[in-house]
Amino acid sequence: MTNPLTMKLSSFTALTDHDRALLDGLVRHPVAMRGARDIITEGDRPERVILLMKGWAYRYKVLPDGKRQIMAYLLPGDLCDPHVFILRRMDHSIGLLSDAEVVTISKEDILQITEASPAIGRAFWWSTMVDEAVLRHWLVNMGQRDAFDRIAHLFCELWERAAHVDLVQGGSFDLPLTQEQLGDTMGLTSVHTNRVLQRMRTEGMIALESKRLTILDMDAMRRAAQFDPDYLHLQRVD
Amino acid sequence: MTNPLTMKLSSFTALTDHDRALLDGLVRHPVAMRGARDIITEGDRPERVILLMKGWAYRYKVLPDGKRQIMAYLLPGDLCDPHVFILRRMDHSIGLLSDAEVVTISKEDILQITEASPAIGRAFWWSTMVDEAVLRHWLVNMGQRDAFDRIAHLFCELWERAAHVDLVQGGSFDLPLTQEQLGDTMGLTSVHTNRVLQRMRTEGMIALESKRLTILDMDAMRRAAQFDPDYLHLQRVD
DNA sequence: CGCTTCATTGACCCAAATCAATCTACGTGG
DNA sequence: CCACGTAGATTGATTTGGGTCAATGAAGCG
Repeated sequence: MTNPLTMKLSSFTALTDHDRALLDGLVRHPVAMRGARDIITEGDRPERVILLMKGWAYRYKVLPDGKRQIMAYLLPGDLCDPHVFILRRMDHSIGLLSDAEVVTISKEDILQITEASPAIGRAFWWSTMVDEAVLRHWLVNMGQRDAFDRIAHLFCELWERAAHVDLVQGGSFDLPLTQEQLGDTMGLTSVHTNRVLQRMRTEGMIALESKRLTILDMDAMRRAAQFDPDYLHLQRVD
Repeated sequence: MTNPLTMKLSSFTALTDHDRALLDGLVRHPVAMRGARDIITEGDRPERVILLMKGWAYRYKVLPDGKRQIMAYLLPGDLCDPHVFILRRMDHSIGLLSDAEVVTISKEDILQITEASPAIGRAFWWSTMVDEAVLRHWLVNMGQRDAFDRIAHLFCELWERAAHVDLVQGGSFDLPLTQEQLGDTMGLTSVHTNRVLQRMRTEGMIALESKRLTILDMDAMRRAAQFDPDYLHLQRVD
């Protein structure tokens, strides 16, 4: 019954039992949170890092003119804001998409543990590199694919990640997003997002109802997205 | 006469003289490289990390259908591919944009030095977090701004970064990019990129000739881009 | 000097935005 | 249990930023 952070970091680099015990020691006192609300707001100077244990969260930025860009989705095991170490103040916000459970860890504890174990320090570093790789793929997605293929790519990614943390059951998973949020993720309006989803339905690629997504034709989906899951680094890479 | 890597890492976290000496020890035998060629190609499995000492490089990915997305520009002091630690094989390429000078460092040396000094390990981690922050801003740029504002934002960023490594002289700096590369950075065609540049010229915002960019009206530029340089973390954040 | 890459400009087209209704599901108060 | 209010989903009509296609200039270079 390891905690999801330890599991995630172990997948990046070999950790000793002692390392794992140290990590487990950080993850205490989970707190349940209700509904859809911000857990960190742009401008904050958090003293603790938030680890998501259950539920979905998303990272987003709102521009002065009100436009919003969603930059990441966070699943159990993800650290919401390791950036507290380098950001004077948060330059974006993080909100919950569902009921959730979180653990907070003080900056000092993180620094201390990386001091005590270079392997853990490395694992954190590598985890950040994976996040960066994901962002690079999102950038490619935004820059070079049309609306349909873009959404297909996101669906493939979320599917893989959800499956990795056992959130896919019976060929479908909860996707607690409105079409407006989906649009803000892909740089599209909600109207156009809706039309793309309609087309995916018509073409028999997906079923999506009451926030639950089924990918009916994964081949077609991956083909449209030119999807290759390697960049997610969900497998052990020893 | 510190090397640019040591300078960069020192700007993220306090390093002891001993740490600096260790880092300086890594940076030996610079190699001059000519012209515009790839230094790492998608599919490679590099054993050494490349540190850019002089010149410009760029990170890019080519899709099966030939579309290209440029994902980053690299300046002196930047590590081209710390990702070798997590990527089985490179999932993108890196090319030079100018004559350059590079130093290569073996993976083992990097691991060893982070083992020997947690502060250096942390500095590498933080450097990766800064790269990630930059990518997040690129994503916002692509998703929410129109062509004009997008290019304005890129120009602001490159200006800041070039200035930081003393590449801005007399109010202008070398920008060794073709309009096609600029377009592939912003998800635009070279034709449309050209029209945007023409407009910036007409409006007296820039002068751009023989690959040298002058920003004539920095206020207008920053306003269009809604530019806030904080995310680049070019100042010491102790 | 001839080649080739890059920049520029015009004419036309299309994917996605915008504007504007509806329609639907769901939570709330009475 | 029902009326109502509201957020979200849907659909149609229209506009537009940026793409596509095609030609012509300019500039760097062996």
